Amino acid sequence: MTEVIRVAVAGPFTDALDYRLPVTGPAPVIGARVRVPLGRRNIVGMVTSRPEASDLADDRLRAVTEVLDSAPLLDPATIELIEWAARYYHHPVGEAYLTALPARLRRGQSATPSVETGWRITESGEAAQIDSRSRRAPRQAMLLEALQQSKTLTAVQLAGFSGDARAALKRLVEQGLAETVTAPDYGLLQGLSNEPGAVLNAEQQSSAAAIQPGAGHQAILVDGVTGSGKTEVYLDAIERTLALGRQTLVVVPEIGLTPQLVSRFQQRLAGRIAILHSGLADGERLNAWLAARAGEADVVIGTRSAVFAPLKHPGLIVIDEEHDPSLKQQEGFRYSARDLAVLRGYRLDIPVVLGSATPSLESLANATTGRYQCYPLRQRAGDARPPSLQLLDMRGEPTRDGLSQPLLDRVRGHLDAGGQALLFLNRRGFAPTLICHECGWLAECDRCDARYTYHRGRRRLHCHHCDRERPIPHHCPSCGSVDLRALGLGTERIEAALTDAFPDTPPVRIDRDSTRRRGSFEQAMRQARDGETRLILGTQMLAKGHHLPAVTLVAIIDADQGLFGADFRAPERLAQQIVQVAGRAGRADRPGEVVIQTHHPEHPLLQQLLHGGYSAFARTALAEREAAGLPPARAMALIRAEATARDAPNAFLQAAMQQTPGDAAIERLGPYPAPMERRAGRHRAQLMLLADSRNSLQTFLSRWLPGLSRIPEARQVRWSVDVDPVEAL
DNA sequence: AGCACGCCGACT
DNA sequence: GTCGGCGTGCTC
Repeated sequence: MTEVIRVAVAGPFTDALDYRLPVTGPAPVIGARVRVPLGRRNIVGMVTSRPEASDLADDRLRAVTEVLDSAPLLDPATIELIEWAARYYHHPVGEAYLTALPARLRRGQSATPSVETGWRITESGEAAQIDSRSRRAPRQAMLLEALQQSKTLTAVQLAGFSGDARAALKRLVEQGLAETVTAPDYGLLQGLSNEPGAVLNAEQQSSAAAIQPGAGHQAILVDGVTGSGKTEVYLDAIERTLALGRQTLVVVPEIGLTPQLVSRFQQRLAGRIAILHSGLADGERLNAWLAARAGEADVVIGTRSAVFAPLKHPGLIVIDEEHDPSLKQQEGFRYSARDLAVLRGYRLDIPVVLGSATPSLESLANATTGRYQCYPLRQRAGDARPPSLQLLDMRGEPTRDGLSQPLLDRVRGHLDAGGQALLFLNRRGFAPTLICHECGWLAECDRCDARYTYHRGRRRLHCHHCDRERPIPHHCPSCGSVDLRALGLGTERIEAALTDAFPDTPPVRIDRDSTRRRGSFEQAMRQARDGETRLILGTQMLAKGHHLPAVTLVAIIDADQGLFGADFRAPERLAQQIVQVAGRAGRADRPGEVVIQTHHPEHPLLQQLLHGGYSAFARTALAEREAAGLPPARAMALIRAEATARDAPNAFLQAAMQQTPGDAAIERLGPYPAPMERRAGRHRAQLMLLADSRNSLQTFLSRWLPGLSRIPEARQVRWSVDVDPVEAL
């Protein structure tokens, strides 16, 4: 009987592949990486199990060529999480493992952290006389003295000495007075703990007290309005977790992981902090990951994929801004870091804290059923009053570049009163459309069912869906007229209009275009925070997390685009955006004012928000989802298909629909064209599945999906599954 | 996903 | 006569 190991490798394999043990040397352990032959390649894989036997005939098994790790890289709990995620999201298991590993480990590089060289004094160094060498070798004398005092020197300390200290130390080492020592350097931030925790108010206290590190699993939703001090509650719980000698994993949206957040954690906590995000160099990322795994990091702050980071002593998981769509991966392995974090906390029997000022309807539903404990934080720090919301009825109102006179008057008023105004428009560029005034021709992308956005600064037309760019035509290609006009609003246009209207108060624009340069986002936010700029304008980049205490007026320039979105989540997104942006105002002693320009002031969503705030909106929205049989009331999955050939996606999905198991409890919709039917030259269609429970949906998918790749039409399309989609588009 | 094989068009 | 286009199929 051949001894078999199962190895997860990258590729379209639902399950891991079977291999024989390496010809020589010890057998690899579960959780270790190996190099295995696949076709004519030799690739890195992860040992996932040690089955009794293989389903495959002996002569089809190939042998592991190299064992890359002598000890497991991943512990059993992390392996189980990855395996569970691959099954739940119906994604090839090898890719799930790859997602969990830093790039260097994916490539088979060694799982060792950077090393720092230091120097230590020897016994003879202790005894050596300093005076005797101070004339001939003053630098050596100086270093010897330093070593006699502090016993060790690090490379960082060495940089503080003048001249070639390294060469002098080398001489000391040669004389046997010092020796080099190496230590792993995980690149961690040392918590300074030089800021006492803020005194918690009653609400914060009760939510913090509910979090009980060390007392088993619990899921706690901290539903805290902006400025209510959610972070203080996290920090309090993290401190107590630290005191138990356990680690905390903090998962944040990509944009939420800012230097300010990190520095706040560092100032406040005593432990060592590892940062895990996509902007890190491969080496830094590996170091941070290894530090989490080794238990060297007490707190691990990371974006989505950090949910898979192995932890030696897990004690607490925090998910900040749990409503944020970026916590769900939008391509390939479409996992939800939030949902996996909750599962992970359950499996590890540790608390999970979810925080948001605008909780997802999913989490609110879980709070209603009692799966999550819910702690509202309604009180704002320093007794700042909540901002007052007002609608500006735009019907019949003359506008100049989208800004109504009442809005301009408000802005003027706040500026005159020494306040700051923040204007929000979730559309970058100058205008979303370029139109010929003579014949009505529209500048349309030839690869997408979309119009080009006119970017005046870059002097280009840019398709935001496929990234295609082209120069601005001088005349209409249809009728030859030179009267081409920008139609609609973008941030660039608002910027120009503001510059005109308030020539003494130049605005700062914050969107993806204006912050392309590294550090420019931070710089713009700093300018805004310091009051250097008093007119701030931008897209949803503004809505995320940054404190702008001097802002007294927030204006939503166009609420209408979100009111009638195709996606059933569009209202939820709009409400979250409005509330998040509104949260920037009225944080200090001055009460904030929020105005929303709309042509639909009677719209129930806006009325709900106005009179009952986000929680009233959410209650209504939840009831509507319930009535419509949509998530979170029911479980959803999408099958997407795309191809360059117009009819291929539909043909495939049609065939897939035919093969659907006869389960009456599963509602099947489609195939129907995706809302933007053609994108980047590909035609897109989809199927929607709805079930009363995640379980029955899973059973259905598990029976159905494996057969789909055998459908002949499948070869003409790229298709994928999205379980719990956040964009049902 | 990668990497073969395989069967048809424009080149030394 | 070959070089190479991308359709088709397989990898434990």
